[in-house]
Amino acid sequence: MAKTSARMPRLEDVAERAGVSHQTVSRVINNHPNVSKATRERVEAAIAELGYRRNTAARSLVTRKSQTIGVLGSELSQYGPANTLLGVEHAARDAGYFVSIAALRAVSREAIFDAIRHFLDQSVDGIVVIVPHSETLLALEELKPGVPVVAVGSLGSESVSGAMVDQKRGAELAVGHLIEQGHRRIGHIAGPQDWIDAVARAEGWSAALRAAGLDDNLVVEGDWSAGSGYEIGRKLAAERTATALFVGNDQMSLGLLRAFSEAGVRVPEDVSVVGFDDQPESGYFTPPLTTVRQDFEELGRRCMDLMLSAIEKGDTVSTTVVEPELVVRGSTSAPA
Amino acid sequence: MAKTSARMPRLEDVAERAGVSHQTVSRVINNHPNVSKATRERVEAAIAELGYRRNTAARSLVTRKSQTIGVLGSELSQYGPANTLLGVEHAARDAGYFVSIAALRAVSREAIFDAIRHFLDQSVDGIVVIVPHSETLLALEELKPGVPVVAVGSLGSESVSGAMVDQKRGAELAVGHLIEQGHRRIGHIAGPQDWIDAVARAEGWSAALRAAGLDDNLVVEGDWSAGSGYEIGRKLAAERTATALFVGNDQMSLGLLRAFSEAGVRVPEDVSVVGFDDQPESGYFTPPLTTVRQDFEELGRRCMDLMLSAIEKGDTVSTTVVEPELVVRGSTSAPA
DNA sequence: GAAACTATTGTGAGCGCTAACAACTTAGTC
DNA sequence: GACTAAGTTGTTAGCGCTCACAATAGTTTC
Repeated sequence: MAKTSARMPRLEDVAERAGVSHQTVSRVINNHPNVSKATRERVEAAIAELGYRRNTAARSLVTRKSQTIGVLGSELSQYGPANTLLGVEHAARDAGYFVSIAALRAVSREAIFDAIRHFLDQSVDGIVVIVPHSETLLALEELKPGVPVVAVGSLGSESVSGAMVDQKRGAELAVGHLIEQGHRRIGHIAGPQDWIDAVARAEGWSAALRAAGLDDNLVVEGDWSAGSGYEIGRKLAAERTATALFVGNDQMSLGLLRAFSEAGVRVPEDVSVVGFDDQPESGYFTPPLTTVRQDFEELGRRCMDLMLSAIEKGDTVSTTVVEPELVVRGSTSAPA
Repeated sequence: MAKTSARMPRLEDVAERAGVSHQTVSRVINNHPNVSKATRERVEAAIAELGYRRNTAARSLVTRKSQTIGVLGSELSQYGPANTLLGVEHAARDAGYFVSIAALRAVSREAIFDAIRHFLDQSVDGIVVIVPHSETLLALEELKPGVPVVAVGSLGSESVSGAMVDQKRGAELAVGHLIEQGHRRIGHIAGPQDWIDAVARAEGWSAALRAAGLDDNLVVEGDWSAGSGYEIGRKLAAERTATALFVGNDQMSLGLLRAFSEAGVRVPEDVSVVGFDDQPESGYFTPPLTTVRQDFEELGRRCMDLMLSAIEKGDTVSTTVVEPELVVRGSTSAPA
């Protein structure tokens, strides 16, 4: 594949072949308007014949742009973040951008600063942040990298654009469904409260209950993992305070289901369970999980829309919200 | 964060401040041996004072290296590939490399070529490929990008290095465990046979059975998804030909478990089940899944080791193999 | 038909860095 | 003490591209 013996052709070589100046070739490449049709065609032919490809380093050196988007993420192997990343990557590559990633091992101010510096060294044109901790937003606010920043999973801030799935709405859908089924004591297994999404879901749960005149005092906090769902499930199986549970994500739901199964608590006959995310496996839990679907790919795409209009049109900070969707399966029914 | 009003400092600025030539500063940055200790310290002080950072584009323009590793992947949101990616990213960043990604929407020669071109445009120093289809290796073999290539999940080929978890060995561990428990009719639910791993696992299964003098005629092919595991499970529940099943991955196992549960087939009492991967959730299936653990992070790290020695020491094509590990949980027992 | 535009093309400089070489210092050798 | 070797520093020339500007050709206007 090219790059073999002979030097890669450069602008000058194309120019010579087409009988024009290097600057004219540059104009053709960059779609400048003032190039005659005949010349453009001649240049394009020369480009094709020589297999010319623009040298990004040289371009980057002079323009101080790199056609690269940096994606900063943590928990990148989890279903949600991984799919958001994919959405961003696809949208970015379609728009002709490279995608550089930095995965945070631990979320700390220092680690975030490091990663941002890493990106700035690379002269990225923009940074997408998939770090769902509230702390992150503060760090970004303080840092002001000098390039557009889009935070996925938050509404952003004064200096940072945001793209998010409406978590609160999702929680309301879930709780609304349980209320409709006739449940009155609806508990919540929350995610870690330093996660923006976890807080929003808890708020949505609470808001929906209060709007219906119900109590919102049954909350336990997990850590997103199936293991924590299992531990909590064992306790709840013993107590039996609620007839329905809204769980912060599908993985905790899995652990919960397992604990209930061990303890002889039947789902949905004894307790209804609703999850959040709709991972591909959730339809095959025992029983299949009623849950709230988030379209992460769409989220990633929206995120790049924001980014591109910030980079290319110089748009300022803005926000986009993706609607979640309730998926009803076998883990919910009317209370006994 | 820097990059504000005033121009970023460059080599020349540091040189002036330290009272040396720009070339001496360059030597300090690149750790050339022949710089006196006093000068080096003076230069380092100047670098710190000015907050100097090397311009990668300029460096890249002259060296034709970019300190960037391209990672080409498909199915990047799946547990295995996602974690391999993380392993590669960590190892790469630790070694001072940037990581650029390209996610394939569909695996085709043309898409692979496109992605490789995309990376070459960026002058990547090496390409890591996480595309577990046999076809991919052929495309790479044909392409010869001109930079080192490491294929994850294969033994590589003449021109491509390989880093893999020993799939065949993993299958043998799984099947060995079932045989030890006393099973004699052990079926296999294979992954799609255009995946290298799927083939290797099937071979391991087959080899272990034949070594024990048992039949290897009970195979069905799924597509890795929980859905396909479910469909297959429904059929197998009706037929009841095997007393134990070695399933190609954990997701299909989940679907299988679900189908068995619906059909009243008890696991492990009626049928034992072993999965592959050991995803974080697998210990919370009903019942908890016996499975084969793959250390994807380690795999990613090994992969970067190969890459770095190819780039820096000019090592030729080689191979590394990571050992899998059997994790015994509740889904296996002696046959009735 | 000269002035005043507009569309098209070319020229020169320089982005910030490294590689190759030149030059100077200091020490080591006989 | 002249001659070499080794260590240290400086000088020059690009890498391939875009930007600002200059130059030319073609078109309109009164």
